[in-house]
Amino acid sequence: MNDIPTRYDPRKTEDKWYKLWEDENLFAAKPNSDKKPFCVVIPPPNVTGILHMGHALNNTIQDILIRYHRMLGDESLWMPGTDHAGIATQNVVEKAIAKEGLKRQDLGREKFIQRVWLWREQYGSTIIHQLKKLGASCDWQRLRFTMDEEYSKSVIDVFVKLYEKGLIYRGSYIINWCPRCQTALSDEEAPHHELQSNLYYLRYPLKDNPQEFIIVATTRPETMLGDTAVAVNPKDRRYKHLVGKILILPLVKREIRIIADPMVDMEFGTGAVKVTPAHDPNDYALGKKHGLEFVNVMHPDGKMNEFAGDYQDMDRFEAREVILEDLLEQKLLEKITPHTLSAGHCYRCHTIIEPYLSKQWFVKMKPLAKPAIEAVKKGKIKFHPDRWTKVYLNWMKNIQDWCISRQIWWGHRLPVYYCKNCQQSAISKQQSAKNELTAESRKLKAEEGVIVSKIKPAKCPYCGSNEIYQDEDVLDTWFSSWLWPFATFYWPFQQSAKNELTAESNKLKAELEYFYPTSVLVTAPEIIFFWVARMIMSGFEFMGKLPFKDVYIHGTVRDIEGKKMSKSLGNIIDPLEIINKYGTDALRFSLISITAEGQDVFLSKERFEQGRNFANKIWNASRFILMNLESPQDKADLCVFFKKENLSLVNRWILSRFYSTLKAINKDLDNFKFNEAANLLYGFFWHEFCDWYLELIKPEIKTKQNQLVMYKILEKFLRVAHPFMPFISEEIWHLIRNEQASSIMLQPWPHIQEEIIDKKAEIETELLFKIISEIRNLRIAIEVKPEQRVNVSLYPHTKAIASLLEQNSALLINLAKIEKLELLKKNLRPDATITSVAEDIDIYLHFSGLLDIAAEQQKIKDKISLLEKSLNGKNSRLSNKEFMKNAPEDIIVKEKESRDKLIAEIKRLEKMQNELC
RNA sequence: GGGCGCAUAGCUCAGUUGGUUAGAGCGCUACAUUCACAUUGUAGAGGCCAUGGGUUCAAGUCCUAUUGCGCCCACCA
Repeated sequence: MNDIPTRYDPRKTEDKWYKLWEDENLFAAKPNSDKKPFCVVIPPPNVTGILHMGHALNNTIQDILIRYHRMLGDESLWMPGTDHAGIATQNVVEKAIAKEGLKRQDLGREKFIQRVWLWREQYGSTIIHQLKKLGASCDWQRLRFTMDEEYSKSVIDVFVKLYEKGLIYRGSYIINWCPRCQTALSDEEAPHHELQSNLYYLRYPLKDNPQEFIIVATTRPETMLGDTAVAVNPKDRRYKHLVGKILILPLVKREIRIIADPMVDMEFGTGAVKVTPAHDPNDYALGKKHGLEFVNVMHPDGKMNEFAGDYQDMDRFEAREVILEDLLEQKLLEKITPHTLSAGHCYRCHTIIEPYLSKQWFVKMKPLAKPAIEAVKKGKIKFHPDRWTKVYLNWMKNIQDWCISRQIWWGHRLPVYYCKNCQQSAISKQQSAKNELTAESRKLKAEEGVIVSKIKPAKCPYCGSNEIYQDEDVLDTWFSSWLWPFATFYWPFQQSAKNELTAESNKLKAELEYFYPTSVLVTAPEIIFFWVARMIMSGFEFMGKLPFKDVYIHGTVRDIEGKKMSKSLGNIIDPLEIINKYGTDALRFSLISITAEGQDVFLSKERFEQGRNFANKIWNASRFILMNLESPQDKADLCVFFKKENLSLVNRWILSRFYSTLKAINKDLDNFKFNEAANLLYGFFWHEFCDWYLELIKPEIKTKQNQLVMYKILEKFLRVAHPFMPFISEEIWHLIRNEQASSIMLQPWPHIQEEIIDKKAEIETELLFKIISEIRNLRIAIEVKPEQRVNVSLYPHTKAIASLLEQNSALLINLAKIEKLELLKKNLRPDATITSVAEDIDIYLHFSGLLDIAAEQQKIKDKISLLEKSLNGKNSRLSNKEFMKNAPEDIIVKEKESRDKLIAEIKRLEKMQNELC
């Protein structure tokens, strides 16, 4: 045993065991008719990702669930993978080639994409290795990537299906445009943040009378170059006489009209609003309604374009400054007032979004949302904690169409083709229709030679031309992620020419049918709209079924000041650094033990010491047991060797405590209360098993019974600890098994042995603990040295307790360091003793020398007054007629019992006090 | 503008359907190092459960208002 060091070193165990698990393929799952499936849906991390604490928390929770269910005997599948993360990955690779002085345009689309794949080959598995470091027991042979050939087929198939169903359309709308990434973004990808800005009041002169102005307020003066009207509320008396008049737009000198629309808020600004239909969603609506001109004054990169006149090629914010200066010079700037506004920001690069008029592809969401709302309303899908249900439903009810086209290169290219010939004839027909939308031109406009097809068609189906080219855009990354629960099973399956599934496809389909719907999705709140809601919608649309039954939303990992961890703030705690310093088990345990359901997690590096210390405690307790273990005990069965009634009190106690704890842990794990389960495990092992049990049995550790029980508890504890701390549990598991044992992860989860739960033994043992603690207190009071033994007399007030003490005197002698223990037959205080009380037992500690009587009396007095306070409460309750009438019977009984106990204890203390005099 | 969360020990937080004297970890104090473990043990100090009002026999827990902090959503020029 000397070869086991006193310090647990995770570095010597963790990689070793992970490799073994992987080599032996222990994480694999396949359909098994004897078992019930359990499947978690992992949020596939970005291929550009590096492990942060959010991942660590998220994946630890999932791994606990998976390992727990695997041990419960469920066929447990964790399908791992990565997400191609269109914009993020493209940005990373663009940065990389920028170091070579290259832009993606220099390389061209094909070569650039080759570079991305190359990059992915080199760096894309970083996050996978890191997940392995974390102990994630994913079925790695199933590793998927959203750009895999098979997966891409699903994505394209879905696009075509939705288009054919009329749920995908193309149109010109104001969308969120990131001038830096130069692509459209969905609403979810453009979160709003508050900005300290100004409200600028501009004077627009009337054409008829240039001395007269209408004053408009705007936060974005640079867009005035694209103004095509000024709007006022029709009820606004201030402006009634001006409606219909012509204004001269300053700087550009364009003639624009004053229009009236109820949308205008009379209270805001001056009550007159400049209308820029091509640069603002509200103005766009006004423009449509009033048939205004749409003047786009910006290039896609945020610089002003040819319609901006003198300001062409200036950046939008630079143009703002210059325009303001020019207006000021022309005395057309009335005033500037401070104003907070909230503006959309690109979720990838944080650039301020430009509302931009452009032609994009959209998914109609309302029809998709319907079943997804129903399922959650009916409780078929449950959110944990429940409050997210409301957030989800609220968003779903107000869902907007989803802009899915992105003007980047890395991603699934739209399965959309255009026929040049048809497009041209559409244009000419439109022109001939002179902007009047006839029925025919409207139809042509819809078609415009658009062909949506899984593969590139050889000829145009409308006109037979072969001049066909593919849309340049790619799909939103989330348009592939939302298919994850079933696209990872290679849905839709390959069919033969006769529309029959091939043998291979049948096998795959059987897998999907076995594992789908999956069990749990574990994710962070910010992903609800991006991914969770959309997966629910796609599940119903394409599988006809919900994708998962439970959604567990964990909190956000923050630093100790409550700030989100981010690179820019420099407050990141790197999980890998923690793993190197303290070990994976320590990281996992610490994280879990502070993650209350759905609450944010506040972290500091020191938190991980708790996990490390716990691992070390487990290590040393196991060492101790191994040192004292006579022979392997694993074959022995408790029930065969000992009947319950033949077990000693402490053994009955610890077994009972183990199963009581296990019962609570099971309940917590089933209810997503991981922190409570972890803390129960911690408290049981450290304080009950180590602090009390092992100390209690030390003197008689070699008895057959003690050998067996301590072994059994350790062995079962390790199994329960395994989902939380997979590595150390595996390591010790192999140390305590002499044979070539199989992995602990394949062991069954201990089942509750109800008959072993023994509340009476728990109460009795805890009474003994109380006596020991009281004696220890007395020893400290008279400053007895720790190693010195003392004489103690006990007076039990009942026969039952007398026999309990008699039978367990050895324990008291041992842990309270007693020389001579005497059980008094009479209720008389022996001479030269100080006293204490533990429920029905009077405790006397003999001493030689002088006693500080005053101090003793004070101590007793304090105790009495504490007890009296609580007694008063009880008396007033019990004398309250309303309480007696309304409180349930068991509460009243309990109250009475504890009142009687208090009275007895106080009496005894008072007697002692008198005897002291 | 709408919605959500949080406020309990010096710090970070637990606290199930209301029911004995409100818990843990860290930190702090005292003592202990031939002892499986000082990454330890024993003992201890430390709480008007944010504030006001209400419901109830009984409130940290339920309702309501207020204050402070944090977050989410929204077409507030």
